[in-house]
Amino acid sequence: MIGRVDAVLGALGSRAETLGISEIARRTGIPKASTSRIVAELVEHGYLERTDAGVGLGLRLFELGGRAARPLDLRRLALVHMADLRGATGQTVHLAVLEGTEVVYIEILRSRSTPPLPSRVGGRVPAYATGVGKALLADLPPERLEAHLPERLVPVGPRTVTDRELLVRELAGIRERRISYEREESAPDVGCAAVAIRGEDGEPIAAISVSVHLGSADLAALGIAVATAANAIAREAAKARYRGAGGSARRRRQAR
Amino acid sequence: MIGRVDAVLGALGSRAETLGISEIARRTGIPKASTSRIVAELVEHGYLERTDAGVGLGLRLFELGGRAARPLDLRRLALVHMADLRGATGQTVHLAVLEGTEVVYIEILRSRSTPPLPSRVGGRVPAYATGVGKALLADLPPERLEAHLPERLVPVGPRTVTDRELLVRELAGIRERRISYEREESAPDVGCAAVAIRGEDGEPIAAISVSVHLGSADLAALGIAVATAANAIAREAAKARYRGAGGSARRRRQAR
DNA sequence: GCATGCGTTCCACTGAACGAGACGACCGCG
DNA sequence: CGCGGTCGTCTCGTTCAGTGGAACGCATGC
Repeated sequence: MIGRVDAVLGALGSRAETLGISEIARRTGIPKASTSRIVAELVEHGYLERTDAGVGLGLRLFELGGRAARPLDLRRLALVHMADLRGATGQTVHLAVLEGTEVVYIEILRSRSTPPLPSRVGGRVPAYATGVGKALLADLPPERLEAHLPERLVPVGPRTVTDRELLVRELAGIRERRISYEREESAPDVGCAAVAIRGEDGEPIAAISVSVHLGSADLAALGIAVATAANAIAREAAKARYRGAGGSARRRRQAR
Repeated sequence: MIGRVDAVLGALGSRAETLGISEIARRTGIPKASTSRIVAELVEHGYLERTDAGVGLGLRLFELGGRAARPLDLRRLALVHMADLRGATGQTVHLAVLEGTEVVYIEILRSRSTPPLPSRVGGRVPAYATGVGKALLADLPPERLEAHLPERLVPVGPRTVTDRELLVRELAGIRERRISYEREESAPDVGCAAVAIRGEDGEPIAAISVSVHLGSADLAALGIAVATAANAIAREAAKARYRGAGGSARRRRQAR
Protein backbone atom coordinates (compact mmCIF):
# COMPACT_ATOMS: atom_id res chain seq x y z
CA MET A 1 0.00 0.00 0.00
CA ILE A 2 2.73 2.46 0.90
CA GLY A 3 4.45 1.46 -2.31
CA ARG A 4 1.39 2.54 -4.24
CA VAL A 5 1.12 5.78 -2.34
CA ASP A 6 4.78 6.42 -3.08
CA ALA A 7 4.24 5.71 -6.75
CA VAL A 8 1.39 8.20 -6.93
CA LEU A 9 3.32 10.88 -5.05
CA GLY A 10 6.37 10.18 -7.20
CA ALA A 11 4.40 10.55 -10.42
CA LEU A 12 3.30 14.00 -9.33
CA GLY A 13 6.62 15.00 -7.81
CA SER A 14 8.89 14.01 -10.64
CA ARG A 15 8.20 17.16 -12.58
CA ALA A 16 6.20 19.30 -10.16
CA GLU A 17 3.04 19.11 -12.16
CA THR A 18 -0.65 18.45 -11.81
CA LEU A 19 -2.12 15.37 -13.48
CA GLY A 20 -5.49 13.76 -13.97
CA ILE A 21 -6.39 10.44 -12.40
CA SER A 22 -6.07 8.58 -15.70
CA GLU A 23 -2.60 9.94 -16.36
CA ILE A 24 -1.46 9.05 -12.85
CA ALA A 25 -2.84 5.58 -13.44
CA ARG A 26 -0.95 5.28 -16.70
CA ARG A 27 2.31 6.43 -15.18
CA THR A 28 2.10 4.25 -12.10
CA GLY A 29 0.51 1.17 -13.66
CA ILE A 30 -2.15 1.18 -10.96
CA PRO A 31 -5.70 0.58 -12.27
CA LYS A 32 -7.78 3.72 -12.64
CA ALA A 33 -10.35 2.80 -10.02
CA SER A 34 -7.64 2.13 -7.44
CA THR A 35 -5.82 5.28 -8.40
CA SER A 36 -8.98 7.30 -7.94
CA ARG A 37 -9.50 5.84 -4.52
CA ILE A 38 -5.90 6.35 -3.37
CA VAL A 39 -5.94 9.92 -4.64
CA ALA A 40 -9.20 10.66 -2.85
CA GLU A 41 -7.72 9.46 0.40
CA LEU A 42 -4.48 11.38 -0.07
CA VAL A 43 -6.52 14.52 -0.82
CA GLU A 44 -8.53 13.97 2.34
CA HIS A 45 -5.35 13.95 4.38
CA GLY A 46 -3.74 16.89 2.62
CA TYR A 47 -1.01 15.02 0.80
CA LEU A 48 -2.59 15.93 -2.54
CA GLU A 49 -4.73 18.85 -3.62
CA ARG A 50 -7.27 19.15 -6.38
CA THR A 51 -7.08 22.11 -8.72
CA ASP A 52 -8.89 22.91 -11.92
CA ALA A 53 -5.95 21.53 -13.81
CA GLY A 54 -5.92 18.21 -11.95
CA VAL A 55 -4.23 16.84 -8.84
CA GLY A 56 -0.99 18.20 -7.36
CA LEU A 57 1.13 17.52 -4.31
CA GLY A 58 -0.44 19.00 -1.21
CA LEU A 59 0.49 21.27 1.65
CA ARG A 60 0.89 18.42 4.07
CA LEU A 61 4.03 17.34 2.25
CA PHE A 62 5.28 20.90 2.37
CA GLU A 63 4.77 20.98 6.10
CA LEU A 64 6.31 17.59 6.78
CA GLY A 65 9.14 18.19 4.32
CA GLY A 66 10.25 21.14 6.41
CA ARG A 67 10.56 18.81 9.36
CA ALA A 68 12.67 16.12 7.70
CA ALA A 69 15.36 15.23 10.18
CA ARG A 70 18.48 15.24 8.05
CA PRO A 71 17.97 18.57 6.28
CA LEU A 72 17.13 20.22 9.61
CA ASP A 73 20.19 18.79 11.31
CA LEU A 74 22.56 19.49 8.45
CA ARG A 75 21.31 23.02 7.99
CA ARG A 76 21.70 23.70 11.66
CA LEU A 77 25.30 22.50 11.49
CA ALA A 78 26.26 23.98 8.17
CA LEU A 79 24.33 27.15 7.45
CA VAL A 80 26.62 29.72 9.02
CA HIS A 81 29.66 28.10 7.46
CA MET A 82 27.98 28.07 4.08
CA ALA A 83 27.22 31.76 4.49
CA ASP A 84 30.84 32.38 5.46
CA LEU A 85 32.01 30.54 2.37
CA ARG A 86 29.65 32.47 0.12
CA GLY A 87 30.79 35.71 1.72
CA ALA A 88 34.45 34.82 1.21
CA THR A 89 34.18 33.55 -2.37
CA GLY A 90 31.23 35.50 -3.67
CA GLN A 91 29.93 32.32 -5.32
CA THR A 92 27.03 29.92 -4.97
CA VAL A 93 27.43 27.36 -2.20
CA HIS A 94 25.78 23.92 -2.18
CA LEU A 95 25.18 21.40 0.57
CA ALA A 96 24.17 17.92 -0.57
CA VAL A 97 23.85 14.34 0.66
CA LEU A 98 24.35 11.02 -1.11
CA GLU A 99 21.19 9.03 -1.56
CA GLY A 100 21.45 5.86 -3.59
CA THR A 101 23.24 6.76 -6.82
CA GLU A 102 22.28 10.42 -6.64
CA VAL A 103 22.93 13.50 -4.57
CA VAL A 104 20.05 15.40 -3.05
CA TYR A 105 20.61 19.10 -2.54
CA ILE A 106 19.83 20.14 1.03
CA GLU A 107 20.61 23.83 0.81
CA ILE A 108 21.83 26.24 -1.84
CA LEU A 109 23.04 29.75 -1.06
CA ARG A 110 22.99 31.45 -4.41
CA SER A 111 25.13 34.25 -5.70
CA ARG A 112 24.72 36.41 -8.72
CA SER A 113 28.35 35.87 -9.69
CA THR A 114 27.69 32.23 -10.42
CA PRO A 115 25.89 31.24 -13.65
CA PRO A 116 22.30 30.04 -13.27
CA LEU A 117 22.56 26.48 -12.07
CA PRO A 118 20.04 23.73 -12.67
CA SER A 119 20.40 22.53 -9.07
CA ARG A 120 17.37 22.85 -6.81
CA VAL A 121 16.86 22.33 -3.09
CA GLY A 122 15.30 18.88 -2.75
CA GLY A 123 16.39 18.03 -6.27
CA ARG A 124 18.45 15.01 -7.37
CA VAL A 125 21.38 14.70 -9.77
CA PRO A 126 23.49 11.62 -10.50
CA ALA A 127 26.30 11.69 -7.97
CA TYR A 128 29.07 10.71 -10.41
CA ALA A 129 28.43 13.86 -12.45
CA THR A 130 28.73 16.42 -9.65
CA GLY A 131 31.53 17.73 -7.50
CA VAL A 132 29.67 17.06 -4.25
CA GLY A 133 28.69 13.62 -5.44
CA LYS A 134 32.24 12.65 -6.35
CA ALA A 135 33.48 13.97 -3.03
CA LEU A 136 31.01 11.72 -1.24
CA LEU A 137 31.68 8.69 -3.45
CA ALA A 138 35.41 9.08 -2.91
CA ASP A 139 34.91 9.09 0.85
CA LEU A 140 33.15 5.73 0.85
CA PRO A 141 34.98 2.54 1.63
CA PRO A 142 35.73 0.91 -1.75
CA GLU A 143 33.48 -2.08 -1.06
CA ARG A 144 30.50 0.24 -0.77
CA LEU A 145 31.18 2.26 -3.91
CA GLU A 146 29.44 -0.11 -6.31
CA ALA A 147 26.11 0.32 -4.56
CA HIS A 148 26.23 4.03 -5.28
CA LEU A 149 27.09 3.87 -8.99
CA PRO A 150 24.45 3.14 -11.59
CA GLU A 151 25.11 0.34 -14.05
CA ARG A 152 25.54 2.78 -16.88
CA LEU A 153 27.14 6.19 -16.46
CA VAL A 154 24.92 8.35 -18.59
CA PRO A 155 26.14 11.80 -19.74
CA VAL A 156 24.58 14.62 -17.74
CA GLY A 157 26.68 17.56 -18.93
CA PRO A 158 29.05 18.18 -21.84
CA ARG A 159 32.02 16.59 -20.04
CA THR A 160 30.49 13.93 -17.83
CA VAL A 161 32.91 11.09 -17.21
CA THR A 162 31.08 8.02 -18.49
CA ASP A 163 33.97 5.60 -18.44
CA ARG A 164 33.73 3.62 -15.25
CA GLU A 165 37.45 2.99 -14.85
CA LEU A 166 38.30 6.61 -15.45
CA LEU A 167 35.79 7.62 -12.81
CA VAL A 168 37.05 5.12 -10.27
CA ARG A 169 40.57 6.35 -10.84
CA GLU A 170 39.45 9.93 -10.38
CA LEU A 171 37.69 8.99 -7.16
CA ALA A 172 40.91 7.44 -5.89
CA GLY A 173 42.67 10.72 -6.55
CA ILE A 174 39.96 12.63 -4.71
CA ARG A 175 40.29 10.23 -1.80
CA GLU A 176 44.01 11.12 -1.61
CA ARG A 177 43.72 14.85 -1.81
CA ARG A 178 40.18 15.11 -0.44
CA ILE A 179 39.11 17.96 -2.73
CA SER A 180 36.85 17.10 -5.65
CA TYR A 181 36.62 19.20 -8.77
CA GLU A 182 33.91 19.32 -11.35
CA ARG A 183 34.36 20.76 -14.81
CA GLU A 184 31.20 20.85 -16.89
CA GLU A 185 30.22 17.36 -15.84
CA SER A 186 26.74 18.31 -14.73
CA ALA A 187 26.13 21.50 -16.71
CA PRO A 188 27.88 23.67 -19.30
CA ASP A 189 30.15 26.48 -18.19
CA VAL A 190 30.11 25.36 -14.56
CA GLY A 191 33.11 24.51 -12.46
CA CYS A 192 33.04 23.50 -8.85
CA ALA A 193 35.21 22.53 -5.91
CA ALA A 194 33.67 20.22 -3.33
CA VAL A 195 34.66 18.45 -0.11
CA ALA A 196 32.92 15.73 1.87
CA ILE A 197 31.92 16.45 5.45
CA ARG A 198 32.36 13.72 8.00
CA GLY A 199 30.16 12.95 10.94
CA GLU A 200 31.20 12.02 14.44
CA ASP A 201 32.08 8.51 13.38
CA GLY A 202 34.20 9.62 10.46
CA GLU A 203 31.63 8.59 7.86
CA PRO A 204 30.65 11.06 5.15
CA ILE A 205 27.35 12.77 6.04
CA ALA A 206 27.19 15.47 3.37
CA ALA A 207 29.36 17.51 1.01
CA ILE A 208 29.79 21.21 0.50
CA SER A 209 30.83 22.98 -2.69
CA VAL A 210 31.44 26.29 -4.38
CA SER A 211 30.30 26.67 -7.97
CA VAL A 212 31.70 29.17 -10.48
CA HIS A 213 31.83 30.06 -14.17
CA LEU A 214 34.41 27.61 -15.35
CA GLY A 215 37.70 29.38 -15.85
CA SER A 216 36.65 32.48 -13.95
CA ALA A 217 38.38 31.41 -10.73
CA ASP A 218 41.18 29.22 -9.50
CA LEU A 219 39.41 26.02 -8.47
CA ALA A 220 42.37 24.86 -6.40
CA ALA A 221 42.29 28.02 -4.30
CA LEU A 222 38.53 27.68 -3.86
CA GLY A 223 39.03 24.07 -2.87
CA ILE A 224 41.08 25.11 0.12
CA ALA A 225 38.34 27.46 1.28
CA VAL A 226 35.75 24.72 0.82
CA ALA A 227 37.88 22.30 2.83
CA THR A 228 38.10 24.91 5.56
CA ALA A 229 34.34 25.17 5.74
CA ALA A 230 33.95 21.40 5.60
CA ASN A 231 36.30 21.04 8.56
CA ALA A 232 34.36 23.59 10.55
CA ILE A 233 31.08 21.79 9.85
CA ALA A 234 32.64 18.43 10.71
CA ARG A 235 33.75 19.86 14.03
CA GLU A 236 30.19 21.01 14.73
CA ALA A 237 28.93 17.56 13.81
CA ALA A 238 31.42 15.89 16.13
CA LYS A 239 30.46 18.25 18.94
CA ALA A 240 26.80 17.44 18.39
CA ARG A 241 27.53 13.70 18.10
CA TYR A 242 25.91 13.86 14.68
CA ARG A 243 26.24 10.94 12.29
CA GLY A 244 23.65 11.35 9.59
CA ALA A 245 21.04 8.77 8.74
CA GLY A 246 21.12 5.01 8.74
CA GLY A 247 20.80 2.63 11.69
CA SER A 248 22.84 0.06 9.83
CA ALA A 249 24.43 -3.01 11.29
CA ARG A 250 27.87 -1.54 10.65
CA ARG A 251 27.14 1.53 12.67
CA ARG A 252 25.41 -0.46 15.37
CA ARG A 253 28.53 -2.49 15.90
CA GLN A 254 30.68 0.55 16.29
CA ALA A 255 28.35 2.17 18.73
CA ARG A 256 28.41 -0.76 21.08
CA MET B 1 -4.17 2.80 5.96
CA ILE B 2 -3.25 6.29 4.77
CA GLY B 3 -4.78 7.63 7.96
CA ARG B 4 -2.34 5.55 9.94
CA VAL B 5 0.59 6.61 7.82
CA ASP B 6 -0.49 10.21 8.33
CA ALA B 7 -0.70 9.69 12.08
CA VAL B 8 2.83 8.29 12.20
CA LEU B 9 4.25 11.08 10.04
CA GLY B 10 2.33 13.63 12.09
CA ALA B 11 3.70 12.30 15.36
CA LEU B 12 7.22 12.81 14.07
CA GLY B 13 6.52 16.09 12.33
CA SER B 14 4.71 17.87 15.13
CA ARG B 15 7.91 18.82 16.87
CA ALA B 16 10.61 17.85 14.37
CA GLU B 17 11.97 15.09 16.54
CA THR B 18 13.08 11.50 16.42
CA LEU B 19 11.09 8.93 18.35
CA GLY B 20 11.21 5.25 19.13
CA ILE B 21 8.62 2.82 17.87
CA SER B 22 6.95 2.53 21.24
CA GLU B 23 6.63 6.26 21.65
CA ILE B 24 5.15 6.61 18.16
CA ALA B 25 2.71 3.84 19.07
CA ARG B 26 1.74 5.65 22.26
CA ARG B 27 1.19 8.97 20.51
CA THR B 28 -0.78 7.56 17.61
CA GLY B 29 -2.73 4.89 19.48
CA ILE B 30 -1.63 2.33 16.92
CA PRO B 31 -0.50 -1.01 18.42
CA LYS B 32 3.25 -1.42 18.64
CA ALA B 33 3.44 -4.32 16.20
CA SER B 34 1.54 -2.37 13.55
CA THR B 35 3.58 0.71 14.21
CA SER B 36 6.80 -1.23 13.75
CA ARG B 37 5.60 -2.59 10.45
CA ILE B 38 4.35 0.72 9.12
CA VAL B 39 7.60 2.40 10.14
CA ALA B 40 9.66 -0.28 8.44
CA GLU B 41 7.78 0.23 5.22
CA LEU B 42 8.04 4.01 5.41
CA VAL B 43 11.78 3.67 6.01
CA GLU B 44 12.08 1.41 3.00
CA HIS B 45 10.51 4.08 0.81
CA GLY B 46 12.46 6.96 2.28
CA TYR B 47 9.64 8.69 4.12
CA LEU B 48 11.30 7.94 7.43
CA GLU B 49 14.94 7.44 8.40
CA ARG B 50 16.46 5.54 11.23
CA THR B 51 19.14 7.21 13.33
CA ASP B 52 20.81 6.22 16.55
CA ALA B 53 18.33 8.33 18.41
CA GLY B 54 15.28 6.73 16.79
CA VAL B 55 13.18 7.36 13.73
CA GLY B 56 12.83 10.75 12.00
CA LEU B 57 11.10 12.10 8.92
CA GLY B 58 12.99 11.13 5.80
CA LEU B 59 14.45 12.79 2.75
CA ARG B 60 11.62 11.68 0.52
CA LEU B 61 9.31 14.11 2.28
CA PHE B 62 11.90 16.83 1.83
CA GLU B 63 12.03 16.14 -1.87
CA LEU B 64 8.29 15.91 -2.36
CA GLY B 65 7.65 18.89 -0.10
CA GLY B 66 9.68 21.04 -2.42
CA ARG B 67 7.31 20.05 -5.22
CA ALA B 68 4.04 20.82 -3.47
CA ALA B 69 1.93 22.64 -6.00
CA ARG B 70 0.59 25.57 -4.02
CA PRO B 71 3.86 26.76 -2.48
CA LEU B 72 5.57 26.51 -5.87
CA ASP B 73 2.83 28.45 -7.62
CA LEU B 74 2.49 31.09 -4.93
CA ARG B 75 6.21 31.62 -4.66
CA ARG B 76 6.49 31.98 -8.38
CA LEU B 77 3.79 34.65 -8.30
CA ALA B 78 4.79 36.43 -5.15
CA LEU B 79 8.51 36.21 -4.55
CA VAL B 80 9.69 39.29 -6.43
CA HIS B 81 6.92 41.38 -4.90
CA MET B 82 7.77 40.13 -1.46
CA ALA B 83 11.39 41.10 -2.07
CA ASP B 84 10.26 44.52 -3.28
CA LEU B 85 8.20 44.96 -0.12
CA ARG B 86 11.08 43.92 2.10
CA GLY B 87 13.37 46.27 0.23
CA ALA B 88 10.93 49.15 0.61
CA THR B 89 10.05 48.61 4.26
CA GLY B 90 13.19 46.98 5.60
CA GLN B 91 11.04 44.51 7.52
CA THR B 92 10.20 40.82 7.48
CA VAL B 93 7.63 39.80 4.90
CA HIS B 94 5.35 36.76 5.20
CA LEU B 95 3.27 34.87 2.66
CA ALA B 96 0.69 32.47 4.09
CA VAL B 97 -2.38 30.47 3.13
CA LEU B 98 -5.48 29.55 5.10
CA GLU B 99 -5.78 25.88 5.86
CA GLY B 100 -8.64 24.82 8.08
CA THR B 101 -8.53 27.06 11.14
CA GLU B 102 -4.85 27.87 10.75
CA VAL B 103 -2.50 29.67 8.44
CA VAL B 104 0.46 27.85 6.93
CA TYR B 105 3.46 30.00 6.13
CA ILE B 106 4.61 29.51 2.56
CA GLU B 107 7.53 31.90 2.48
CA ILE B 108 9.20 34.27 4.88
CA LEU B 109 11.73 36.90 3.78
CA ARG B 110 13.38 37.90 7.01
CA SER B 111 14.96 41.18 7.99
CA ARG B 112 17.19 42.02 10.88
CA SER B 113 15.07 45.06 11.70
CA THR B 114 12.17 42.86 12.70
CA PRO B 115 12.24 41.07 16.09
CA PRO B 116 12.83 37.31 15.96
CA LEU B 117 9.50 35.84 15.00
CA PRO B 118 8.24 32.38 15.93
CA SER B 119 6.86 31.89 12.41
CA ARG B 120 8.45 29.16 10.29
CA VAL B 121 8.08 28.19 6.65
CA GLY B 122 5.72 25.22 6.65
CA GLY B 123 4.58 26.06 10.16
CA ARG B 124 1.02 26.58 11.36
CA VAL B 125 -0.51 29.25 13.62
CA PRO B 126 -4.19 29.79 14.46
CA ALA B 127 -5.53 32.11 11.78
CA TYR B 128 -7.58 34.30 14.14
CA ALA B 129 -4.40 35.32 15.97
CA THR B 130 -2.39 36.54 12.99
CA GLY B 131 -2.59 39.46 10.62
CA VAL B 132 -2.45 37.26 7.54
CA GLY B 133 -5.02 34.92 9.02
CA LYS B 134 -7.48 37.69 9.80
CA ALA B 135 -7.00 39.14 6.34
CA LEU B 136 -7.93 35.78 4.84
CA LEU B 137 -10.83 35.17 7.22
CA ALA B 138 -12.23 38.61 6.46
CA ASP B 139 -12.13 37.88 2.75
CA LEU B 140 -14.30 34.80 3.07
CA PRO B 141 -18.02 34.93 2.42
CA PRO B 142 -19.67 35.11 5.87
CA GLU B 143 -21.30 31.70 5.52
CA ARG B 144 -17.88 30.09 5.20
CA LEU B 145 -16.29 31.83 8.14
CA GLU B 146 -17.50 29.39 10.80
CA ALA B 147 -15.67 26.50 9.19
CA HIS B 148 -12.38 28.36 9.65
CA LEU B 149 -12.78 29.33 13.30
CA PRO B 150 -12.14 26.85 16.10
CA GLU B 151 -14.81 26.34 18.71
CA ARG B 152 -12.75 28.05 21.34
CA LEU B 153 -10.48 30.99 20.61
CA VAL B 154 -7.43 30.17 22.68
CA PRO B 155 -4.89 32.90 23.51
CA VAL B 156 -1.76 32.65 21.39
CA GLY B 157 -0.05 35.96 22.26
CA PRO B 158 -0.48 38.57 24.99
CA ARG B 159 -3.33 40.33 23.19
CA THR B 160 -5.06 37.59 21.24
CA VAL B 161 -8.72 38.38 20.69
CA THR B 162 -10.55 35.47 22.29
CA ASP B 163 -14.05 36.93 22.25
CA ARG B 164 -15.82 35.59 19.23
CA GLU B 165 -18.11 38.56 18.67
CA LEU B 166 -15.26 41.02 18.99
CA LEU B 167 -13.31 39.06 16.42
CA VAL B 168 -16.20 38.83 13.99
CA ARG B 169 -16.71 42.56 14.30
CA GLU B 170 -13.03 43.16 13.64
CA LEU B 171 -13.18 40.93 10.59
CA ALA B 172 -16.09 42.96 9.27
CA GLY B 173 -13.96 46.08 9.59
CA ILE B 174 -11.10 44.40 7.77
CA ARG B 175 -13.49 43.37 5.03
CA GLU B 176 -14.40 47.04 4.57
CA ARG B 177 -10.96 48.55 4.55
CA ARG B 178 -9.15 45.40 3.38
CA ILE B 179 -6.05 45.91 5.49
CA SER B 180 -5.65 43.74 8.57
CA TYR B 181 -3.56 44.74 11.53
CA GLU B 182 -2.13 42.58 14.23
CA ARG B 183 -0.91 43.89 17.56
CA GLU B 184 0.71 41.28 19.77
CA GLU B 185 -1.99 38.77 19.04
CA SER B 186 0.40 36.01 18.03
CA ALA B 187 3.61 37.08 19.81
CA PRO B 188 4.82 39.81 22.15
CA ASP B 189 6.22 43.04 20.73
CA VAL B 190 5.11 42.20 17.21
CA GLY B 191 2.91 44.31 15.02
CA CYS B 192 1.91 43.54 11.48
CA ALA B 193 -0.07 44.80 8.52
CA ALA B 194 -1.51 42.19 6.18
CA VAL B 195 -3.66 42.00 3.06
CA ALA B 196 -5.35 39.06 1.37
CA ILE B 197 -4.39 38.23 -2.20
CA ARG B 198 -7.12 37.17 -4.57
CA GLY B 199 -6.93 34.67 -7.35
CA GLU B 200 -8.34 34.90 -10.80
CA ASP B 201 -11.85 34.17 -9.57
CA GLY B 202 -11.70 36.77 -6.82
CA GLU B 203 -11.32 34.22 -4.05
CA PRO B 204 -8.60 34.68 -1.46
CA ILE B 205 -5.60 32.47 -2.30
CA ALA B 206 -3.00 33.75 0.18
CA ALA B 207 -2.12 36.78 2.28
CA ILE B 208 1.00 38.88 2.50
CA SER B 209 2.21 40.85 5.49
CA VAL B 210 4.96 43.04 6.91
CA SER B 211 5.93 42.48 10.53
CA VAL B 212 7.61 45.04 12.79
CA HIS B 213 8.48 45.82 16.39
CA LEU B 214 5.16 47.10 17.60
CA GLY B 215 5.26 50.87 17.84
CA SER B 216 8.41 51.19 15.75
CA ALA B 217 6.55 52.00 12.54
CA ASP B 218 3.27 53.39 11.34
CA LEU B 219 1.20 50.29 10.61
CA ALA B 220 -1.28 52.23 8.48
CA ALA B 221 1.49 53.44 6.17
CA LEU B 222 2.90 49.93 5.94
CA GLY B 223 -0.57 48.65 5.19
CA ILE B 224 -0.69 50.70 2.03
CA ALA B 225 2.60 49.27 0.85
CA VAL B 226 1.36 45.75 1.65
CA ALA B 227 -1.83 46.37 -0.30
CA THR B 228 0.27 47.55 -3.21
CA ALA B 229 2.23 44.32 -3.23
CA ALA B 230 -0.95 42.28 -2.81
CA ASN B 231 -2.45 43.98 -5.84
CA ALA B 232 0.62 43.25 -7.91
CA ILE B 233 0.55 39.60 -6.92
CA ALA B 234 -3.17 39.38 -7.63
CA ARG B 235 -2.55 40.78 -11.07
CA GLU B 236 0.08 38.08 -11.68
CA ALA B 237 -2.37 35.46 -10.46
CA ALA B 238 -5.07 36.73 -12.78
CA LYS B 239 -2.64 36.77 -15.68
CA ALA B 240 -1.67 33.17 -14.89
CA ARG B 241 -5.31 32.16 -14.38
CA TYR B 242 -4.31 31.03 -10.90
CA ARG B 243 -6.95 30.18 -8.35
CA GLY B 244 -5.28 28.29 -5.53
CA ALA B 245 -6.33 24.86 -4.37
CA GLY B 246 -9.73 23.25 -4.13
CA GLY B 247 -11.79 21.67 -6.87
CA SER B 248 -14.96 22.46 -4.99
CA ALA B 249 -18.46 22.41 -6.39
CA ARG B 250 -18.69 26.16 -5.99
CA ARG B 251 -15.70 26.72 -8.16
CA ARG B 252 -16.79 24.10 -10.64
CA ARG B 253 -20.03 25.93 -11.21
CA GLN B 254 -18.36 29.21 -11.86
CA ALA B 255 -15.91 27.68 -14.26
CA ARG B 256 -18.63 26.25 -16.48
C1' DG C 1 18.71 -12.53 39.00
C1' DC C 2 14.48 -10.06 38.16
C1' DA C 3 11.51 -6.58 36.30
C1' DT C 4 10.63 -3.57 32.75
C1' DG C 5 10.71 -1.77 28.32
C1' DC C 6 12.16 -2.02 23.54
C1' DG C 7 11.53 -3.56 18.69
C1' DT C 8 10.61 -7.44 15.79
C1' DT C 9 8.37 -11.53 14.17
C1' DC C 10 4.72 -14.92 13.87
C1' DC C 11 0.21 -16.32 12.63
C1' DA C 12 -4.78 -16.84 12.47
C1' DC C 13 -8.28 -13.77 11.20
C1' DT C 14 -11.00 -10.40 8.75
C1' DG C 15 -12.29 -6.51 6.66
C1' DA C 16 -10.01 -3.19 3.91
C1' DA C 17 -8.16 -2.94 -0.43
C1' DC C 18 -8.65 -4.52 -4.85
C1' DG C 19 -9.90 -4.33 -9.99
C1' DA C 20 -13.14 -5.27 -13.69
C1' DG C 21 -17.01 -3.36 -15.33
C1' DA C 22 -20.66 -0.01 -15.58
C1' DC C 23 -22.08 4.62 -15.96
C1' DG C 24 -22.85 9.56 -16.48
C1' DA C 25 -20.43 13.66 -17.93
C1' DC C 26 -17.68 16.02 -21.11
C1' DC C 27 -15.26 17.01 -25.36
C1' DG C 28 -14.07 17.05 -30.16
C1' DC C 29 -15.24 15.90 -34.71
C1' DG C 30 -17.89 15.07 -38.88
C1' DC D 1 -26.91 16.38 -33.52
C1' DG D 2 -24.88 11.85 -32.98
C1' DC D 3 -20.94 9.25 -32.17
C1' DG D 4 -16.66 7.78 -30.30
C1' DG D 5 -13.39 8.40 -26.96
C1' DT D 6 -11.85 9.69 -22.50
C1' DC D 7 -12.54 11.02 -17.91
C1' DG D 8 -13.46 10.10 -12.91
C1' DT D 9 -16.38 7.72 -9.74
C1' DC D 10 -19.10 3.99 -7.99
C1' DT D 11 -20.46 -0.92 -7.37
C1' DC D 12 -19.59 -5.37 -5.80
C1' DG D 13 -17.72 -9.93 -5.31
C1' DT D 14 -13.18 -11.52 -4.16
C1' DT D 15 -9.01 -12.09 -1.72
C1' DC D 16 -5.15 -11.12 0.44
C1' DA D 17 -2.95 -7.33 2.72
C1' DG D 18 -3.15 -5.45 7.02
C1' DT D 19 -4.13 -6.39 11.69
C1' DG D 20 -3.02 -7.06 16.75
C1' DG D 21 -2.14 -10.18 20.52
C1' DA D 22 1.39 -12.94 21.96
C1' DA D 23 5.98 -14.52 22.11
C1' DC D 24 10.75 -13.62 22.05
C1' DG D 25 15.47 -11.93 22.34
C1' DC D 26 17.95 -7.95 23.82
C1' DA D 27 19.19 -4.07 26.78
C1' DT D 28 19.02 -1.55 31.03
C1' DG D 29 18.60 -0.60 35.85
C1' DC D 30 18.19 -2.13 40.53
